[in-house]
Amino acid sequence: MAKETKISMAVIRRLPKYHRYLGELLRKDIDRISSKELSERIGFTASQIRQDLNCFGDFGQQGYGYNVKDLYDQIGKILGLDKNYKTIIVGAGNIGQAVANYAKFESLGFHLQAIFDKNPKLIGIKIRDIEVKDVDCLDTYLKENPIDIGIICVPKEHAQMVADIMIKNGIKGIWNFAPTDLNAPDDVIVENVHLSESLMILSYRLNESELFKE
Amino acid sequence: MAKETKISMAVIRRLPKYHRYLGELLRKDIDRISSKELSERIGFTASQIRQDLNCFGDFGQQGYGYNVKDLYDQIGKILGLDKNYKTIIVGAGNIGQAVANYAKFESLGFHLQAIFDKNPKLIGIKIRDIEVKDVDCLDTYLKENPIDIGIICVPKEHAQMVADIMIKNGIKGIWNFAPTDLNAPDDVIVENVHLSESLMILSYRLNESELFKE
DNA sequence: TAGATTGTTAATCGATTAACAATC
DNA sequence: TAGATTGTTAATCGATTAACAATC
Repeated sequence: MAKETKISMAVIRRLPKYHRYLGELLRKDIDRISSKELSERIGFTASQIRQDLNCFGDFGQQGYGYNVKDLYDQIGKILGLDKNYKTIIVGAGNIGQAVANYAKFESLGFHLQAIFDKNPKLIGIKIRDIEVKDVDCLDTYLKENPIDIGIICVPKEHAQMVADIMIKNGIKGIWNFAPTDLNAPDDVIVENVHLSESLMILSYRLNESELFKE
Repeated sequence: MAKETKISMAVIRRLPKYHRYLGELLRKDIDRISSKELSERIGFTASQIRQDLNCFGDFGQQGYGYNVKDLYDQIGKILGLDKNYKTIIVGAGNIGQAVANYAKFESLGFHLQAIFDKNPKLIGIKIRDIEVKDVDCLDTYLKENPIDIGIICVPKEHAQMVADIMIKNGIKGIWNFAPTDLNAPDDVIVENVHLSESLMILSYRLNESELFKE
């Protein structure tokens, strides 16, 4: 199925959007779609859609288009959504709790195993039936329980330290909400969610367009 | 200061990172930096850094480099961080509360004026001394209180409806946390934070690298 | 002045769009 | 079969990198 050439990040970033739109079509009981129709809904050019999908295989059929269910499943597979991942959250503050309670999370195959914090007020409380553990136990916990993905929701000052413990214990991916860049070896994937960067871009665009006058 | 040509999105997306790294240098009392040194820290090429900065003006000095404080301030200004924005949050669930409590928020000039929800259990509670109002009052509230930025933290089913009320009442920017694309006229800036897309990209990269074996 | 480093132009690389033959 | 639409190649467009003259 997969072709040999390396897929560009530009393509990868569009995959979740394809997945989301195809999911919507599926719920609307639409069972086939052409690149042209999809283009009109999703806002990419039809040419780009065909080009993107062809990175991964021949999913379409000339004269017909794409089967929605098939394509949805294929893209889900490409994204690794057919797998299950054991995850932990470190940092049970606002963002940590929001992520823990984020419903879609489980349905995508990410299974929350444990939550850690260093605040005594948070240690022991339950979030989604999971008791918050002392972060001092993180290292020991990881040694006993292999975890795939670590989610970092601690302040930036402690983020690298937490990452180091995760990396040392064989974590494969880090979802980082701390507003800092983490050092990690090439075989550990780091994906950042930098909220303040997103907010700054909103602010920039607001001013650029001269819509905003104080 | 500003040049005439339209700045590409690729450049804009890098601005917050420049701002962050320059802020760190500033805190370390480093007062000058060359594109080469910055390149080593930030991970962009020196050439790209000079190219990027030159979109906005001549901030550097041949033979010297860039003044950290000056450049930090200039980029802050370009990003519109010297302004103040009146904001509201609609949706006081986990993400809404996390955003409301997000400390950096205020320091960047985003001032939270009100929070809305439709859940009777949430209406009336206080978050950061702000009482959660009934979302039914949103339209009236906006008519009486001009707001610059609306933050949408409601489920995707209600996101467009909330956006429409905001747009009708002259909101200029929307920071959208709902996992859906919003329809908005060109003069309303929409910036999305799609957490599940970020998670899917992590998942993709994990599988691509073949690091993940179930 | 000599050395350093920018600003900027030109060269390269990569991503998007257009076009169309292949084929269902 | 005729019409539709893909897969794919070629053309265009844009972004990044390299090079170097300008200049502090």
